[in-house]
Amino acid sequence: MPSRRADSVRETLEQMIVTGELVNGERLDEISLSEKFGCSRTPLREAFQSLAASGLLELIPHRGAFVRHPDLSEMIEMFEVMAELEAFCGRLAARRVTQQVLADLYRTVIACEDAVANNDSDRYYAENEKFHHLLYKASGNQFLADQAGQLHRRLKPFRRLQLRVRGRLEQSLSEHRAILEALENGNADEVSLALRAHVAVQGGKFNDLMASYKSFQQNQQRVGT
Amino acid sequence: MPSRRADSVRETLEQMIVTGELVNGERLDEISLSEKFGCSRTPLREAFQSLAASGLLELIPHRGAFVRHPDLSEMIEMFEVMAELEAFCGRLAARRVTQQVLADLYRTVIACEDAVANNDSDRYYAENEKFHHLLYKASGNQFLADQAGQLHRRLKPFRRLQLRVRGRLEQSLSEHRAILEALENGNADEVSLALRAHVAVQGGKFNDLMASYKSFQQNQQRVGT
DNA sequence: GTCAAGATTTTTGTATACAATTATGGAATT
DNA sequence: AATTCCATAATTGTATACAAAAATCTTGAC
Repeated sequence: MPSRRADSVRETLEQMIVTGELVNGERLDEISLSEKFGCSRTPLREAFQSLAASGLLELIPHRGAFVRHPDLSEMIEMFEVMAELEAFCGRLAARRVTQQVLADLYRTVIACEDAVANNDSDRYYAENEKFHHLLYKASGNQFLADQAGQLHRRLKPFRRLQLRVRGRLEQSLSEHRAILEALENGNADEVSLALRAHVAVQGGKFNDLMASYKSFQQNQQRVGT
Repeated sequence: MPSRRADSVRETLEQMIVTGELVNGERLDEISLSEKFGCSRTPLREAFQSLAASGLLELIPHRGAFVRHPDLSEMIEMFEVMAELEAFCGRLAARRVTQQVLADLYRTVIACEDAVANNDSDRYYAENEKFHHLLYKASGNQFLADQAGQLHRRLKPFRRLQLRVRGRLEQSLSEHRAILEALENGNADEVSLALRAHVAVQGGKFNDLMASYKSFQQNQQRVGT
């Protein structure tokens, strides 16, 4: 692995945790990791502090840094909060969104349609992400947008797996359309409800998510050992 | 200042930032701070990383660590999110709260009554904090409770100043009573609405909060220079 | 063979030394 | 006088050395 400077140590580690390359509960050895990164322990330990504050690591004094993945119930809790944050973003956006942003949102829906037509889940994923980030920002509350963005990033691996479920792309797309329409009509309640339903883990989606989660865990085992 | 170990360096710095002892925009000099704390730069810099991840510091490469206080509009944004998180906690708690926790909540209301009677705002503040943390936990969503707790802590200095406003203690107390009653009745909508109104910055509270904020800033000037 | 106590090794936590970068101040130029 | 450039100083970033704590291994008793 190439030599990296401090800022990217954090990013790289975060990536390794989030993708499951680093298994849950694994202790991060400072010496071997610093050799891998081609740096000393100092920048590594600083990255640990940052990641611990974000909840991705648990630091136990005199014991070390341990990878902390959400278990199934915690992941559901996180989706529960995500749904509420997005619903709130939507409620605010219904009042505050501009024509410009509505046009941007519309563009992502078009792009998503194209991605679905070509069964290109990677492209769909990218445009889906754009859609949601535009919405966060459209709330007009920067703090809320940041919080939503952070949680969104933490849920990334699970959401991505979920989109692989058959028919999910089409369903997601039609939900985006409904959300956008409600936004155009300025119907705050409808936007809020549609977004909560879009994000929330409920009904059949629960099983999909559980399957995604297990798949994620298996992937961990394969890569991590 | 006495010599401190790493964990408490973070806590002490957080306290110094949150109380306004460290002024907004102030650069934290690693050398003088390490002398003040009786430690080397290493544990200090690790604390910086942790605080930056929580949004209390901004780290600019090769420039230093700068204290980052919310400005008035950001603070209002934070209260807006806090209100929504608490409302959600309440909605969930209405379904999930136990008799045990209801009894604990009732105790804090009694204690708050006592504090109001004695005009003891410190005591009121402590019991108020208990009330809210019990509620977060009663949501049955640990992740949500943690998020709410974190934001609650960041808003601490502003909330505390607000309680000094005449009549605010009594008003807050009666709102607690209403929230508890709605919880006992299992009325999720009512709990949610009451909590959102309790926390939100709206109507006359906006002016109170703005006054609090200015008072906080003045306090900063006095201590910091 | 099992367990316990102590020595040894390993690992984390902290201090310091050095490197890289930025800020500062003064001289030279216009 | 203002400005630019360069030398110097100050500060951050990183590596390494040392201290403290925990984990491991060895040895001995039962």
